[in-house]
Amino acid sequence: MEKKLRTKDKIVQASIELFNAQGERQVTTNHIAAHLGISPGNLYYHFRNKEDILRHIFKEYTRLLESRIQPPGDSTEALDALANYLDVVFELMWRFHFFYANLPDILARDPALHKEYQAVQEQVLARVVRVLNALRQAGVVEMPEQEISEFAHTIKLVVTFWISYLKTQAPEQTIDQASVYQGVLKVLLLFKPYASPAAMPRILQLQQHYQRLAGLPTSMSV
Amino acid sequence: MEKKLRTKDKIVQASIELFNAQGERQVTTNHIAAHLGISPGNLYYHFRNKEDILRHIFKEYTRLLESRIQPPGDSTEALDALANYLDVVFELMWRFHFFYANLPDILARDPALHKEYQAVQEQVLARVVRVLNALRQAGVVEMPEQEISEFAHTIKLVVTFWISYLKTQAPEQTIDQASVYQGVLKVLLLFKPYASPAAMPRILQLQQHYQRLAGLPTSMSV
DNA sequence: GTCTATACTAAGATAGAC
DNA sequence: GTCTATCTTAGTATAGAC
Repeated sequence: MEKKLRTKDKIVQASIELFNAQGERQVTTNHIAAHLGISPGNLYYHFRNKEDILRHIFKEYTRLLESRIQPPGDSTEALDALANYLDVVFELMWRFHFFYANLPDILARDPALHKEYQAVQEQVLARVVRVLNALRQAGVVEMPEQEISEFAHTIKLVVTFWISYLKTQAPEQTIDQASVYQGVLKVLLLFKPYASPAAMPRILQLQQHYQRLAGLPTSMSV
Repeated sequence: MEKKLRTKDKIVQASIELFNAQGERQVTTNHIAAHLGISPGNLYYHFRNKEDILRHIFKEYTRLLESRIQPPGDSTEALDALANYLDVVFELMWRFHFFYANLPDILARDPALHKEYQAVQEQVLARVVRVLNALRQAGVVEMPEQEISEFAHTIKLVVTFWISYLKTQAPEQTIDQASVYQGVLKVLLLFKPYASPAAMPRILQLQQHYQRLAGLPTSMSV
């Protein structure tokens, strides 16, 4: 579909790759240019500075997020909406894990990006609240209505900082796709005490699905 | 008791102050020296580099943590042990909040510090597991035994990244003591679905206690 | 122990030729 | 659009006098 990327796009793609592999902080504009075999001057022709590149990457991330998430409020079943949310969020989290590995640092350096991030997060929070309300109305979870908003924040916190947590725990910063998907299991664990008996089988089924993605034996209890 | 601090100690104290106020990343060794009215050369006489200062600060943090936490396994009531844990952890989190505001970044820069951090965290995890087991045996929470370890990790994640979460959500990085204590309420929320009916009154009492510290109206539901 | 002065380095960024 | 060459800056760190 798009065989020859323009230099500008190549810079964005190479940056994502290098940031994920080595950490955003360790990768300089010179490294990116060298990796592509272009000059630093050329890179600065296409982007004003490193923050500019990061803003473009975030835009790409947002675009993917919005295109992948199911339109809200349609006829899909409540638990499927949850699974869709988890699938999309954790897949993108893996593809852009450098961003989550140092989120406060990256946002602190660029107020403009921070604002964009917050705008997106408001949408995400609203989405999570909608999914939770649907689960509640479908009788999948039993939870006081006033707690939903707070619970949504807790979920968002666990999701957002799962990768950071991994990095603080791991001896080396070896983040792989399987370890990222272990975060989904942590989120499901938050749901478990609220699950209605009738919904338990389906929740256990979801759990096994993600245990496979996380490279864990499915017999393992969570 | 210790009226005249040696220059070395003054550097540590000033660093904590400045790091908390402006963020660790923004404060340079020159800033620290200027703040104290000493020369950069003098600072480097006392510390090999900035990481060296951070390691001393972490040692101080560890010292306080260990001195404040109640000895495990004594006759104290299970919920009191939980309250003690929360009090100590969140008070120190406030006094050293710069550390939690950029944890993955700080640890990534200094493998030696990372190792020390991990050693301390193992102790903390063991402590949390012990508290949870006590709560379970006292009938305060009802939770399958195999879930305790995973639940302990979730608690640690929420605690550790509460400040980071605040910083990503807040328009500006205005972290105050009250907002830090709102993290305790998030942790209590994790407990609530597991609480036995008999223990609910005491948990609600704890909740009100921390709502006061968090500067929230105690009538508010959480 | 403390200062002044200075060197080093790495990263970010630009000018001007092609 | 791309290159080469170069500049700036800021942060880290050291040497040597006092």
